[in-house]
Amino acid sequence: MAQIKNNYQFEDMLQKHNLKKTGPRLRVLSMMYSKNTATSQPDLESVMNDIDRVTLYRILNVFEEKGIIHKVFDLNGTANYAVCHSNCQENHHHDEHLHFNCTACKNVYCLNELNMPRLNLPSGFEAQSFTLYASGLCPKCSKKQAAKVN
Amino acid sequence: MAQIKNNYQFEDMLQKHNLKKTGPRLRVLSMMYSKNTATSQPDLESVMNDIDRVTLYRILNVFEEKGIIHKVFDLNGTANYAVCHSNCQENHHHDEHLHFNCTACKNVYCLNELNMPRLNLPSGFEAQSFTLYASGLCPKCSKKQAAKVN
DNA sequence: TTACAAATGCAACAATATTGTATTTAGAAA
DNA sequence: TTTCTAAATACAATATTGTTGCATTTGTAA
Repeated sequence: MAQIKNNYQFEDMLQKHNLKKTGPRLRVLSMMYSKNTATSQPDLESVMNDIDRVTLYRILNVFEEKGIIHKVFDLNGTANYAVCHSNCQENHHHDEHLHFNCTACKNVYCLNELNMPRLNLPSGFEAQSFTLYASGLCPKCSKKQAAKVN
Repeated sequence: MAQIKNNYQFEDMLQKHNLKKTGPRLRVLSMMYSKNTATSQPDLESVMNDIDRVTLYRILNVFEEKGIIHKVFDLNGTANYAVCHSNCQENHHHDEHLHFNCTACKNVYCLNELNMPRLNLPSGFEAQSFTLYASGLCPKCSKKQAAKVN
C-alpha cells in the first residue's frame, strides 16, 4: 500500500513542481509517503516538531496547490493530509474516492480503488465534485475486536 | 422545504427530550427550523449574538446528542448545523444523506431524499455509516450564473 | 562566488472550541 | 403561591488551530 520512495525521488518530485529542495519539505514528503493512511494536522505537528508550525502549514498548502497531497477532514472536523495517488494536477484535484475513518484508531484511509457511484441530484443542483466518507472499523481494529470477543 | 413550526412545537420538542424550555434553546430551534440549509457556526454565533458563545456551544452539543440536529463540516472544515429530518435517536443518528456545499453562496443543503448507494468496501473494512458530500452550484446560484452569461 | 528570490523562523494575532465556576432560572414539591 | 434544587446560563480563563507580517537564512541560477 505505502509507496516506498527514496530521497532522490522526493527531490525529483519537488523539482518537477518548481519547488526548492529543502530539508523540511523532504522530511514532510518522506513522512507522508511512509504511511498508508492520512495524517492529522496535530500528528504532523508533533512528529515534525523541529519544523516551525507556520512553515509546516505553508508546506502543506503548497503541496496541496501543486497536487502532491490532498486535505481531508475527518468526522471530528480535524484536517488530515494524504498523498495523492490519482493523477492530480496543479489546482485541479481528482480525489473522488472513499475516505474511511476508523472510529477506533481514528485513522483515515484513502480507498482509491473505490470510485464514486453515479448519482442524479435533484434538479437545479450542479455538482462539480463528490467525496464519500465512511466510518466504522478498519481491518486492524475489527480483527482486534473479534479477538477480544473470543 | 423548511418546516414551519410554532413556538409550542419547539417547546414540545424540548420537553420530549427532557430538556428545560429556555429562551436561548427556543431561539436556536426556531432559527434553525426557519432555514432549509445548514447554518455555519460563525453565522449562528453572529445571529445569536445575545446568547453567550459557550452557551451556544453547549446548546448545539445537547441538541446533537439528543438527535435534534446534526453537525456537518463543509469543504473548508467549518462546522455547520442542520435539523435532523430522518428518525434520529439519542446518540444514534441516521444522517446518511447527501450534503451539498455550494461553492458560490457557501450554503450547505441536506438532500435527505437522496439515499446512499450500496457500496462494497475492500475486505476487512466494516462501515457503520456513510456520508456523501458534493460541491458545485445550488439551484439559485446556477440560475444566477446562467443569467450573467446571457 | 555572488546575488536574489524563495523558504524558513519568529512574533503577534485571529478564530474556534473547551473547562471551571458563580449566578440565574425552570419546574417540581411543599 | 412560595420555596427549593438541579439544570442552564454567563463569565473568565485557557487550549487548539490557523493566518499575517517581517527579519533572517538558504537554494539555485547567473
